Amino acid sequence: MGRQPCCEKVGLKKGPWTAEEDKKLINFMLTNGQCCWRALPKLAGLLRCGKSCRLRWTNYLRPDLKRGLLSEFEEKMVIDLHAQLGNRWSKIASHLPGRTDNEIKNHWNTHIKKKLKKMGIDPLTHKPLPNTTTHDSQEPPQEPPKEVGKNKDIYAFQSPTMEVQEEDTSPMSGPFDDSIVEVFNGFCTDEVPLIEPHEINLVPNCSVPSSTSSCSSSSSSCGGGGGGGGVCNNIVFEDLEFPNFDLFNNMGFWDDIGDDFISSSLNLLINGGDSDRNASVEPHPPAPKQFPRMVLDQESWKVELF
DNA sequence: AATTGCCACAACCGCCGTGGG
DNA sequence: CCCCACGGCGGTTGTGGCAAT
Repeated sequence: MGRQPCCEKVGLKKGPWTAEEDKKLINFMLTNGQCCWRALPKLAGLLRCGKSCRLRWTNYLRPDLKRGLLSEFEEKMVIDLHAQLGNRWSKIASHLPGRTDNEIKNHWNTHIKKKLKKMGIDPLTHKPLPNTTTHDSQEPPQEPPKEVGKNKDIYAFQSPTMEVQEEDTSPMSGPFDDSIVEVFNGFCTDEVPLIEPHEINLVPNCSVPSSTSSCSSSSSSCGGGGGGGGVCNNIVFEDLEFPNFDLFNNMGFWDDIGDDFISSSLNLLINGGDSDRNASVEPHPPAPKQFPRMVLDQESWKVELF
């Protein structure tokens, strides 16, 4: 017997997601909300395992994600939190709204680790590295404090004084005060280009295999799907309902937003930010290897969050 | 201009915790 | 209490882009 694999390995697609797949996933999430990940691929007409869908959504497609490099402040927080929590990226991420554990983990491995080493700090222990003579850099390691277990003041910045409780530190109720929230509200300079909502139009997924009983569970919004050979022209999201999309509802993202706005923003997700290059966006560019990194300015999504 | 090496990041893999039957 | 399915997490890998040669 044994446990059934989370997904049938056969016939499942792997590797980078295409724009088409992203559309399907976004459409499904918008119409059905987050439901059983295992069943999602079938319902959404995706040849992916549920796990892959979940990851794609949480790490990349979720509209509340902040994109772009971590700001200096966020970086400092990551370091501080890492000193207290270790490699518990999800916990760390929970303190950084709009950031994912994967993103933080990658950033840590590629940027912060090096930075710390350069500063003469062991990124694992947050203690000063043993005095190596191999300091290649011009800048000598900073004098590490004597007390390094708690790494307060160990870095060249003033980190937010925070003690991380093991449990129940929800993202926004954490140790941060308003001033910090304010920082979050802003974006680092290298952040994404702003896209005007009107630049976008959304083409939902319609290529759900007609064979599947897609979306049978609910929505009529998939109704057009598959019908008559999979050609699906510009059914816009105004026609879609957004039931049970708790994520958005809870965050207040969709309050007071017209459906046009939603459509626009979603299309930004789907088509990327180069809509001006591609004024009349052809939904299916010739064989996109990978959907270009979707960059989304928070402004596009945020509606009176604060 | 072509090739090679490095870097950054998206995605995958496997394990673990949890809840339901 | 046990088994199983599921979701989540952290580590690792694969791949595309860029810089150096």
